Amino acid sequence: MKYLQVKEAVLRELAKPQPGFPLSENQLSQRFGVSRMTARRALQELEREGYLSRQQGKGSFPAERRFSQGSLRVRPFYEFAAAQGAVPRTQVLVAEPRPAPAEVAEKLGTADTLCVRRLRFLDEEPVILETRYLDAARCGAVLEHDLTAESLHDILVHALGLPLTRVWQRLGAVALDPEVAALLAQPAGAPGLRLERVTYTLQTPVTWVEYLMRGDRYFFEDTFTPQGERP
Amino acid sequence: MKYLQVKEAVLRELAKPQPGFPLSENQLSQRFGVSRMTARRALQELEREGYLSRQQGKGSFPAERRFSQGSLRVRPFYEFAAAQGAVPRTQVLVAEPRPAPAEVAEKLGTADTLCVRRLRFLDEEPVILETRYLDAARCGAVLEHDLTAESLHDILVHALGLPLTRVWQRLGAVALDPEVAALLAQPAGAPGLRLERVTYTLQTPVTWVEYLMRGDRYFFEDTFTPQGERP
DNA sequence: CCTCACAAGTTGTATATACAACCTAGCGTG
DNA sequence: CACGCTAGGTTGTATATACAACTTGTGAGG
Repeated sequence: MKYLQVKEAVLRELAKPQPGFPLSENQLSQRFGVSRMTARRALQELEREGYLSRQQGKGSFPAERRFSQGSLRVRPFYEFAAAQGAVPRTQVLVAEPRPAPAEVAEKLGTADTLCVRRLRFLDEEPVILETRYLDAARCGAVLEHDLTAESLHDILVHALGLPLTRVWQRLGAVALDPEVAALLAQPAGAPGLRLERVTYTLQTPVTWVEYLMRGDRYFFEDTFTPQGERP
Repeated sequence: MKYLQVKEAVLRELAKPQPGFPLSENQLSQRFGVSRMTARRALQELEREGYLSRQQGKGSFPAERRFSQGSLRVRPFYEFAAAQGAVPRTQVLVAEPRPAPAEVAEKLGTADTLCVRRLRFLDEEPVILETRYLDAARCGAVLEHDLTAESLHDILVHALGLPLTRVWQRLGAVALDPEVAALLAQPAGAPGLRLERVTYTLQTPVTWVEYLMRGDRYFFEDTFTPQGERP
């Protein structure tokens, strides 16, 4: 595993207070007695892991330390349920053609939509209220499927063959309004997480969805290692 | 760019209802008249992008579609400010040795801690209250730095030379209690985002931090493409 | 029938080579 | 002085080769 040894050497160099840069593939290959392709592989992996930045014609430099504070994975509901060791259930409240409200219609580019509203339980406790609008022209067949099944994602991608190429989403905290609070068995005004999401297939929006989650039951939890794993 | 052509061809194959698998590097190289190394590169990139799963001795297969619902990046405060086009400011409320409360001490493995509490403004509006405990044995020098500067991350990593190797974090929604609400200029009980985080250096926890964010001003927003970019 | 060994096919690692694309510094010429 | 171009260094792409490590099926031998 020569390329691993080169990687480690470069990492040690990187840790020095005054690293000697830029590095080059040829320089490394000579210093460690390996071929250029092997040195190249080491540098490429270090770039992918966020340690180096490489530029054609210039060389390899230490990456701007980004200090991205990490990321929070959004897990599918059934995965979340499994992690909690809880039994999931889905109740369909609405599944019918219904025009989207103005703000949603604007984001979808049409008001000719289907509406699906589902309440999701963990161990018979309501946790998430999902409200979704789908472009009727593209997703008409959705209503023929069993919406108590877990994944609407699956239906869209597999059954309808819509590649989901882009997602926009936004997460915030809100006070649950009385109607929603009642569905989630919470007092009006209780805090909740709100995740809004628009999914695109080939530049055109297909579905808008809002998840309202009970603040006392739903969390996003993650552990990760900044800038890729240490070798 | 032959490897890109091979990638596209494999992606088209992947989209068929009944794809012919497993693929192999030799097979592809013959079919497209390229070298094995070129076919190899195409398959490797498709694996990294989540389309394929490769196993030594067996071959390359379509990946289990994961449908990870994506991830929310947590941006450093000054980056968030820049994105909003707002002027950031930091006010230090507390910066002194202070023992951590029991729940925090348990997570840090010590109660010999420093406490830093900072209020962060966007355009002179309070948005985030940060409460942090640091292992005093490792971070004593922190108090000598200018804590109104933007990044405590930078201080820990650069000035103290602590590699941050692991992060655990959890995000939820809470009702702001009266004391916090007052600091954030919100009515008591208003909804807020709460991000709790423990950062490790080499398996041992170094700092615990809680961010309380105004629900009406702070969001996590992202766009991304599921399973890597389309070529 | 069972078991072991081997062969064939696969990916992983390493090397050598060639040329293309790109960047920069410096030199020459106008 | 200013401009352009060239030379040398860098990464990017592509190929050919060799062997190691792993998986699976098959066939020989007990």
